[in-house]
Amino acid sequence: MMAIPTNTTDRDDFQLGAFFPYKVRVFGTAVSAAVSSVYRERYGLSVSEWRTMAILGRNQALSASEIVERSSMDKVNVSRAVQSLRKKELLRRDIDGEDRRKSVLRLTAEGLRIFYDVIPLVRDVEAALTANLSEEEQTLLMTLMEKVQHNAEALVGELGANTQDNEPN
Amino acid sequence: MMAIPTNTTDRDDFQLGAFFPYKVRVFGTAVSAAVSSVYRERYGLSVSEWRTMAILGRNQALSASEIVERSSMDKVNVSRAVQSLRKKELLRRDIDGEDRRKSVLRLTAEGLRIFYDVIPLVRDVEAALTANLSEEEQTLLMTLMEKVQHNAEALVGELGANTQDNEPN
DNA sequence: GACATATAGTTTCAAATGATACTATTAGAG
DNA sequence: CTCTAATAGTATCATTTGAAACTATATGTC
Repeated sequence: MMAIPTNTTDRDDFQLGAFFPYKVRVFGTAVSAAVSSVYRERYGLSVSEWRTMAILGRNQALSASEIVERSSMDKVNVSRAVQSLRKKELLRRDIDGEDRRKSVLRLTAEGLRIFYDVIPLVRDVEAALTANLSEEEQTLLMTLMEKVQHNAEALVGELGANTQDNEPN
Repeated sequence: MMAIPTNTTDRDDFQLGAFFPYKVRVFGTAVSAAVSSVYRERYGLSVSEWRTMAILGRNQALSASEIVERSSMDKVNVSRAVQSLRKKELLRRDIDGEDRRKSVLRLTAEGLRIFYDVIPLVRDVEAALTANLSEEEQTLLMTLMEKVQHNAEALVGELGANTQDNEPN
């Protein structure tokens, strides 16, 4: 099945198409495009907006930094998503009485309605993406992705001691 | 291991952290960051530039559209990468004698040197990413990603009959 | 209570990406 | 040959993303 293992450090052997990170990116882009088209085309939502809504949909009221913790977005992205969702009146922001730096974010009735509209649509896409995988394969894929993700995060942590606050995305 | 299967269409059950496309994106972002930091921080190369170099490194001379075919980038991205690589004098562009619309692109000696420098670095990252996976797990992961990717491309093809030229990325 | 530091969130600037429209050249139909 | 359509690549504009600096509030130390 595998070719005869030539010296893997041979520089002339480098094939982009067989390069693992490249394949990951192409895979991720394809999946991304499939899902985001649903909420983007029909509701004009960006990924950050969708994520923010998804988190607020379950947890009625959260501060921006609590969304950061739950969304693997950085605070700048969350701030921007909150702004645009407010503009669309899908989200309401109040100020925390205890700590006036903190915001108290909630979906509006309209925001919640749209969120509930979107859920079955993205669930359908999710199901279609993994339709030809068995249950075992699905969980295995998740597990393997998580393992590699942890490796990647550890690597970035080692090399980039220049980051400051959140995960790199 | 799995929780009792409640009704999966229950709208209040939606958890972003368990949503497959979300996990894919977080995974992809982490992998991306790990690899691209290598060629970005040390050589100031963007993803498009790196891909372009990787393809030209193997195939001495290609036109821009041949790079498009091999890189899953669209022609706009390739055009931009070519421009910036030319500016850095890592790539040389001639015009095809047969068909004067076509370019003939090659890495310069300096471009090739950098490419050869980068290869072992990205190979190290690649190895580190999958260090704790067995051979079987690695090939399985690849296979599963490919399957899902095909599903995703089919989905986008169905919905988006508005695309025109290349793959969505 | 004044001062240094940390935290919450926003603004700003630069780089990257996507979609569309455009120019130049070639190929094909008549 | 001439006109139309296709192809190769570029330019333009809007959106997205990331890094870093900035503002406002709160916390801890003395």
